[in-house]
Amino acid sequence: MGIAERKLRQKEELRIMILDTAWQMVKQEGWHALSLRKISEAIEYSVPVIYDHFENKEAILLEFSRQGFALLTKKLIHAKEKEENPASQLQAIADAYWNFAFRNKEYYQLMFGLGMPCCDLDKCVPEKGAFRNLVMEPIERMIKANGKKKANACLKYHSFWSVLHGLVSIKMMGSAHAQDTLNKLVLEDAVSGFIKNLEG
Amino acid sequence: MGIAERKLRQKEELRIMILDTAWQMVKQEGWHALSLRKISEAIEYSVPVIYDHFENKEAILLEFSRQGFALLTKKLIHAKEKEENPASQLQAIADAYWNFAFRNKEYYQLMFGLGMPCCDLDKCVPEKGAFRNLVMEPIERMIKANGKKKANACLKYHSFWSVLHGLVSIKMMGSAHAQDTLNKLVLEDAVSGFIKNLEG
DNA sequence: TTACTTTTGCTAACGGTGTTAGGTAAATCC
DNA sequence: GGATTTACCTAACACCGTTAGCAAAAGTAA
Repeated sequence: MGIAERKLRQKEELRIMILDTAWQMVKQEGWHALSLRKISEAIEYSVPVIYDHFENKEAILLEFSRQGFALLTKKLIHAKEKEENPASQLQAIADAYWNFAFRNKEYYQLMFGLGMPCCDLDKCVPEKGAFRNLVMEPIERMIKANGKKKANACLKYHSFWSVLHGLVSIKMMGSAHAQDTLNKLVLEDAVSGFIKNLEG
Repeated sequence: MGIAERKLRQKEELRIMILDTAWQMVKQEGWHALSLRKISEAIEYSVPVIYDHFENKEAILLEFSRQGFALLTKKLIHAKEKEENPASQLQAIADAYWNFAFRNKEYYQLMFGLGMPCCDLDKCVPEKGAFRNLVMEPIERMIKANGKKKANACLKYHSFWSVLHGLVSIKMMGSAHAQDTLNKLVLEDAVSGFIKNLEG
């Protein structure tokens, strides 16, 4: 009885069709523009059939998030394998991570819940400048005091902020169960590392 | 002729009423739950009056984003002023930044476009584990090789990932005009700093 | 006070969204 | 061939942001 199998195959095909269509939309117009009605039109089925394949809209986005993590992992493994000693491996992983993010912006945004009503931060929120000055001033003082001519304050400012924002936003996503004590330690460790690097 | 002034005052009052109501909603149910219709009901005015005070819904969120930056800046200035030498200042700023973020989650999410359809990353996406193992392995090797007993691999993993994510997401928000060359440099600088810190 | 003008705020609609209930017609099974 | 399951659709519900157009109130000037 190949009927059941054929049906399963057809169902799987439709599922893939939904995902392909949805992915095209996300790539072209961003994830907020994704709509079940537009998908249903593109696949030439009515809206409720989508619910036979995905519990809801979020489940479709989640599927992409999963795909994104799978792809990222693949890339990182590949990058790591090319190197032998751990320091180079970390460097390679970092590089691959960066490349993945900007070659697959849609994935990355989906994976980490980026992208919002707020447009460019720079243009809309002048207060950002005050923050920048605030952080840059002590950095510049340290650079001067330690006579590190080649150290770029602007660069260090970005680095400093990134560490902070990265820590915060990763903890915020991970939400509840992440141990509080650990996270404060991570902050201290990262910041003291940054400072040491700026001094020595 | 105090009439014009009274009207201005009343208009300002209504504006504040809108913001207060909206903020309450954001705090209670998150920024996605904010709706003009619910605001209008709460302030006991019809929906279109909101448009006399804000260009659209986004403008309301943007206002909060601005408030958030103002508050953050205030906190950081305060933290910085308490310290004298620049290293301590940076430490204090980092600490205040962290505290601000978690004492004002709603602000922070609004300011940096966090929060999305995706629920907990941990539960939904098992691929995260693979990533973790991947990064942690070379870190552990380095810790062993350098005989740094007190270095915590788990902690360092968090730190490493945070640096990466922070750099990426800040660059992604700032979008277009950020110089590419600078950003790659920031990555290199931050990662090499991390590695140096792990070695020495 | 009356007549005119501006402001204010409303109703109602437009075009969207995700989600679900309920029915019909086709496909499958006995 | 008749019964039953499955596939699929229509239509609705309950929302959403946004805008046009109108009525009533408030202010202005004679």
